[in-house]
Amino acid sequence: MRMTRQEQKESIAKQRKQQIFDAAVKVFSQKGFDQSTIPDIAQEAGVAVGTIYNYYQSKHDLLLSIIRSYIVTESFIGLLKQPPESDAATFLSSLINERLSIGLDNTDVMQLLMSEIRRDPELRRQYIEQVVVPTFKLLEEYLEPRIGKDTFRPSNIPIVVRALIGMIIGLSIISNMEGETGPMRRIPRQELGAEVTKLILEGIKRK
Amino acid sequence: MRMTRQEQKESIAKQRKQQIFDAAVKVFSQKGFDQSTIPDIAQEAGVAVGTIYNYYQSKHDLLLSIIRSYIVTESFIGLLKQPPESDAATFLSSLINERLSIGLDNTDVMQLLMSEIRRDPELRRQYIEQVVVPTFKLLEEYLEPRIGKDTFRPSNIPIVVRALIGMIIGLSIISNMEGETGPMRRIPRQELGAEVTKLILEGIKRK
Amino acid sequence: MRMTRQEQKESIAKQRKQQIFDAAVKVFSQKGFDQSTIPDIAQEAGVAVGTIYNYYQSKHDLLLSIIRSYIVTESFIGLLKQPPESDAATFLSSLINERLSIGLDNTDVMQLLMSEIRRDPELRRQYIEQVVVPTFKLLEEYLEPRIGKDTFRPSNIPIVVRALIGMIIGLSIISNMEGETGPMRRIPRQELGAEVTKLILEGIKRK
Amino acid sequence: MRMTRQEQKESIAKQRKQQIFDAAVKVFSQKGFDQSTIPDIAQEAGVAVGTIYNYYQSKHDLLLSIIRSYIVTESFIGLLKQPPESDAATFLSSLINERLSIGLDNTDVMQLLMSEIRRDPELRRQYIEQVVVPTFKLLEEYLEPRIGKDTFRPSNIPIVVRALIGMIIGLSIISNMEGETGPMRRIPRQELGAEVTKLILEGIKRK
DNA sequence: AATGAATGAGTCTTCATTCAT
DNA sequence: CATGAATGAAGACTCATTCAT
Repeated sequence: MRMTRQEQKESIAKQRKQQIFDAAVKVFSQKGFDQSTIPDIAQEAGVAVGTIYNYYQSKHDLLLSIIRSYIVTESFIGLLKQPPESDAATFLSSLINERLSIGLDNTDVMQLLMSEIRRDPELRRQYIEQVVVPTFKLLEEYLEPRIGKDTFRPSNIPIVVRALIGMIIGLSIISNMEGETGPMRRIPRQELGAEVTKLILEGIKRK
Repeated sequence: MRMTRQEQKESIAKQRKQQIFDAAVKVFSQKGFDQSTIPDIAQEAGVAVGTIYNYYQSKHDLLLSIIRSYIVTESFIGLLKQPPESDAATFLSSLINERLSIGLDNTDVMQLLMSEIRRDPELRRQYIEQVVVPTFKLLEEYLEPRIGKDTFRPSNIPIVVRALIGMIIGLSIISNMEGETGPMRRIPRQELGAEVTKLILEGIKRK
Repeated sequence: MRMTRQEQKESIAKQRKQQIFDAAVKVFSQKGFDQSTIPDIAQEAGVAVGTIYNYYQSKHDLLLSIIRSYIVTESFIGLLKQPPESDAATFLSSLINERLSIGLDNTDVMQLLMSEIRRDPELRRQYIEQVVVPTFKLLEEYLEPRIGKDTFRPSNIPIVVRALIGMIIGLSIISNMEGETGPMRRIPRQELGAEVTKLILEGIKRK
Repeated sequence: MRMTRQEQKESIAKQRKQQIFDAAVKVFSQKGFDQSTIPDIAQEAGVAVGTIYNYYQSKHDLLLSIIRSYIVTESFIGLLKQPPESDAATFLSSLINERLSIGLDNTDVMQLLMSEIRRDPELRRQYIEQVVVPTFKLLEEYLEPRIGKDTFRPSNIPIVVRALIGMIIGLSIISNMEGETGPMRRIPRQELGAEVTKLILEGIKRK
């Protein structure tokens, strides 16, 4: 099955754009946005400076593309999976595992995102609207009906939700800071998720 | 008791240096390091551009001063002076309250620090050596002997420690992101600390 | 009568070249040389960027082509073919009408030419040699023998000639500056020519 | 009489600004706006590139300053001298002499102005409003009451006015084009003015 | 001969740093 | 010591030109 000429071209263009995208992710993550130069990215991507501008309007546009793609990915993975009516432990466990995986596998981009979100109000608005609010809402709606019933003890839901998500964010930062040899990277991912889930569900106190 | 001429001079110099330091903290925190300019800082401090260079070698040196002072502050306050003989709930509660307060009151500087630490390996080494490792160590040493006894259930101590600290870091970030109107800022600090402590100690599951 | 294959090709090529030429005239006139880009011209001409370089060596070459063609056009039309035997009023009137028409219909190209001529000495030399000098000479030669006779009063011929041509140039510029709604465009062309001719011949003073 | 420290500084700053201004006039006039580079201007002014930006916001701002100053100058010289109730010949003569002087002494700036006005609509609006309209109005108001009386023969005033101003503009362009050796520069300014005035008043026809 | 993506030299502009006053 | 104008290196971005398809 052959591609038409047109399709070939588009395919190459897509590859090239991805190539630049990947290079930018790498460079931005390592040096931060401001410290990264377009020549840096061009070199990393193996293209000329001008070529980058054939695919992205500006350095800032390149940053936005990265962050947006990441936002979209996050939302998709996180939200399109509607909460199955599984039991509390399973649901929380899978949610924690999943978010933790995203966080740990993308520490660089995540921190890039956190940095840049701080100084671009529009980006922050978008991120909050598209990622933060839905995530919090999903969790709050899950916990709400189960509080006071058998499942969960009474608690301040918004705080608990933020503590849970915050823990995942913080773990990703610590993992990134400690690097390859830190304890977070040496533990099997599954075990890590289980431990964290257990902490959230049962706390550390002996019953 | 008068100051000698010499002492007066030094006192004024110290004030001036502090003045610039404070201005830099403010400006760096708001705009980030790269987006801040020396004229910005000079204006904020109410001095001339050239004056800054009488007290700091370079813009980067000014950043280092801030981060180092923050590192020193962090490593000496509260946590390390905590009498580890108090009972578990009290110890953890005060630790959480204190770190959370630091985090919430200094989100900007904290995030500045996180950003800059990422791209300066030497700074990262210092921070890890002087803040991260001692903090984790202290907590680990606190938990270790109490695990398996009455106080705490068996668990993976390094993970629990990182989850706890990570939670505090993450909560600061979320609080900063949601801004003045977010739930984190509307709850009394004390209540927030209590809720988080309870979460860590008992989890969310109904017993 | 058919064209040979060869002739067809050449005919197409000629068309293509003209197409690009026309587009360039339009774009250069509107935006000025420096502000015009090759992609602009390509789009206007409905061809690809690369195609332009099959017909013109460079952007500058394209500009030269336009200006040269304009110079050639100017030096061959009307004025130089005018039978200088007609009576003074007729001769001057037709000259003014014709030059004025050229000026008013091509203000953009004329001003493009004026701009570019200023910074390209070689071009200026050409223009002066091929257009300016012959025009002035023709007029001077026309006026010379009639001065002091019945037709014209004694006057400084070079100045008068330059004032006449200058007036036409200046009127074009003013017309262009005032735009569609200015007085110059609302008056019938013929009336305009008549008025100007009368001014030159008789001045504004009441006899 | 001494200057205060403050006054000295301001005086130096003014000089410096003028120095850059003059250099820009020279460079823009020679090469045109787009072909001139900031390093060109800096070199001509004998300052560093960055210094220019201490006095002007941008290259475009520098252009605007030049053009505006020229517009203001023109308006002042031309308009603040109210038309004295002198006789027609004297009035026209002085007006022509004056405008012609401005045109001939500033051919470079004038053509720069003409070029740039074409592509900056806002600038054009300003120029028309502040220079063109007042000038035309002044002349029209002068001619109006004298038409049909003894002084001037009936004519289309707007056209005559534009022809007169156009002639001056055109003469300045021709003078610039022909350069130092052209006839316009070799004739005493006074004689030139007289000849042009006579042409306007009496035309070239023998009575 | 037509195409248009790739190229990189050339510009404007910023801003950390210096230094004469 | 304080000042702030001058400096010029460095970086984002544009666009004429090339060349593989």
